[in-house]
Amino acid sequence: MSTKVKKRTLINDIASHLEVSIATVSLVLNGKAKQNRISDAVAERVLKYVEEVGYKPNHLAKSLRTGKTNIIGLVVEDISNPFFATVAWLIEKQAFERGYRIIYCSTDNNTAKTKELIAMFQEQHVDGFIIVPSEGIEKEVSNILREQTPTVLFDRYLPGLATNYIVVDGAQGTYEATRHLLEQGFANVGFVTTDSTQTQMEARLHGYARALTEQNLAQKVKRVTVTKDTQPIVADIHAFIQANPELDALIFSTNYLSIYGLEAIGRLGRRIPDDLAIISYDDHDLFRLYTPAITVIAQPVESIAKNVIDILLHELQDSGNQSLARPQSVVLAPTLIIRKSSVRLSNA
Amino acid sequence: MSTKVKKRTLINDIASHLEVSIATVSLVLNGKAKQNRISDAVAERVLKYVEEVGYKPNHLAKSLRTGKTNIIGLVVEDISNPFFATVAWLIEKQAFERGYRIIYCSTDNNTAKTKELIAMFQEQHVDGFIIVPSEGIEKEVSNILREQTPTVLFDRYLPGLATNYIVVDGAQGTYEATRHLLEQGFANVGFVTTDSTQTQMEARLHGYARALTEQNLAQKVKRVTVTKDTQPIVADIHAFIQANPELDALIFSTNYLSIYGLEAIGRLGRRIPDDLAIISYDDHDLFRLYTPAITVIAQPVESIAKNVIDILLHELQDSGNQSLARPQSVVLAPTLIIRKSSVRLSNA
DNA sequence: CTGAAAGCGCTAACAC
DNA sequence: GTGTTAGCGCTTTCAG
Repeated sequence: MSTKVKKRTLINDIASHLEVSIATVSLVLNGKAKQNRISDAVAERVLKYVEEVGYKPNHLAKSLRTGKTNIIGLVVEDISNPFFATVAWLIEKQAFERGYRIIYCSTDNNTAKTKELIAMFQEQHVDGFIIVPSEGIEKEVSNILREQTPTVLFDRYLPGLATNYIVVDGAQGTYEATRHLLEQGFANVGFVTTDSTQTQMEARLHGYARALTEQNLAQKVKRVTVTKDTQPIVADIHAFIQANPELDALIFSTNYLSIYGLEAIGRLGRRIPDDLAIISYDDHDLFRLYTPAITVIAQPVESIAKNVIDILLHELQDSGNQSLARPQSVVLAPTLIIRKSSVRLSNA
Repeated sequence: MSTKVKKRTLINDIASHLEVSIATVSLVLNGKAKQNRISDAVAERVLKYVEEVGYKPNHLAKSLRTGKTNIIGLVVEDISNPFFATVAWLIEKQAFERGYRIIYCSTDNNTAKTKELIAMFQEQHVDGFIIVPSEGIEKEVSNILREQTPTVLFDRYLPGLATNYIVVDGAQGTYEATRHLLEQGFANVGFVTTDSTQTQMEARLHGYARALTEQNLAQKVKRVTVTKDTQPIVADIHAFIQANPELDALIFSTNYLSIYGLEAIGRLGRRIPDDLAIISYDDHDLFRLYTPAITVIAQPVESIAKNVIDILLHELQDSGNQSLARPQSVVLAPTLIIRKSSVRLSNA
């Protein structure tokens, strides 16, 4: 009848069973046996018994005591976007190996939600932050910084703020992409981007603009308003293409815009690349698999993840030193992966 | 010079500033002012000051004391899959409104990883679990149950285990889909699924099989091995279609298989639905947007999320009651959304 | 109506 | 080498 609730083993139980003090157990468990001159014999006994009963220290108590949670808060734009999903996954893996856990959330690029998430993570006492900043969160981020919580931004940065950040040189990517299209003989290259003024989007636009300006060519830029509902986006791109029949190539500034773009192009019955060449910023399974395969400006996801976690863990390890050092910023190069969608058939 | 670290406000600071005891503050903050006959005047003063200085109780200390973290662990197969992403998002939203936070992780349908994640969540002392179980984790789940942690499974269940679960009647979905294809005059309907023996996959296969058996028609089933690398999957489906030229319709048991399938079909130059009709289990942006739009068996994501969170929160509220009650199981109906990909042109 | 005080489980001085 | 003990910040009983 008695619904016996299996009680967790406590450090106390270990100590009394082994007839040592709880301090001994704690010290052994935290690898401080040596420096406290605890006999190897005792240390071993402790470890063995702990293993045997599967004792796990209570994280909450430990964190309350030490002030460290070993948890990192990861705030991305949209975890279901393959780019962020991949980076998050890589970060998680590396952090895990070094004893940190990641908890993540999507902001949907919504300022209010981002603020909420940051507040929530602060309440959870995360040791550090990795943030893909949405617009207007300068204040929150500088608050975090003021409280000395190690933080790294990626994908874009906040211009007014001295923070660590890892970004990709989007301007270089779109510049190369545009040049590639021109070299292939496409003369009217358009650019489809979002209405965001975030650094990464602006950079991508600038690369395109520079390549055209260099050749004294006119720009054709479409800024799409991104909404939860996808139909208007497709319609918008559809209208843009229809209104500019002279366009023979199009660069999309982000993977989801390309997907909507492909749909719009399909509806218009334009053939890729014969009627319209296509390049997307960001790689995606679909772009590899599509017929024709889509040329992309690929971001170095492994490198982004590695840099992010390295800088963050470095600060985490240091904390205490007045190593407020100087914030680090890393700019990585993207890679143009040329596939069928941007190559003149006559050249193929 | 002195790098002043902004110290968090503590309940102590509040109490001493207001010249009341910390108990009073705590009681007011936890809405227990009334039942402890604290004067409205005092309660108001406390609330006002708390608001003013932006005091947030330390979660860790609170949890350590109360034994509740107000955190729910959500373990899904792949958070970047739109189906899970949507359900997770809906669950998160509802949980948030009721004072619970969600932390989530992807298992990639990998048993070892699932076990690790469950262990990690247990260490974090989550109050409850929502799990999309991968194969072979019966033991871990029954451990959770034994420790009386409220748990709800969804998408599939573990046959041997008496747990709460929410699933969709996949058999009904594929049965209806198959019938629809037959009614449209497609006579050779194939089925592409994974090599998984999980309940949801088996059910989907059975619905298809039943519809064909009823008509004395032969089944053509392809079981694809799902790997991280997507190319072999596409090749596999490609080979299947090529090896069975008589097929005039295909049902895919899950959204990503359909995507690979579309690619394979594209490579083969088959036209949809003229040469081959298509129905996918699971809806997806892409299926709505594709040309032709893809007929799908859509799962009621809102309803799944609502049921999951309702059952879980109910148990969470109750905990203490010997309301081990009887585990609840809910089976929801999917909806066949007919689009162009499964409709005979002559009928259109 | 309010305050004192006993812990939640763990860590890490510090004393022996 | 090992044990004692003072908290980390909060909740909640119980005495006033």
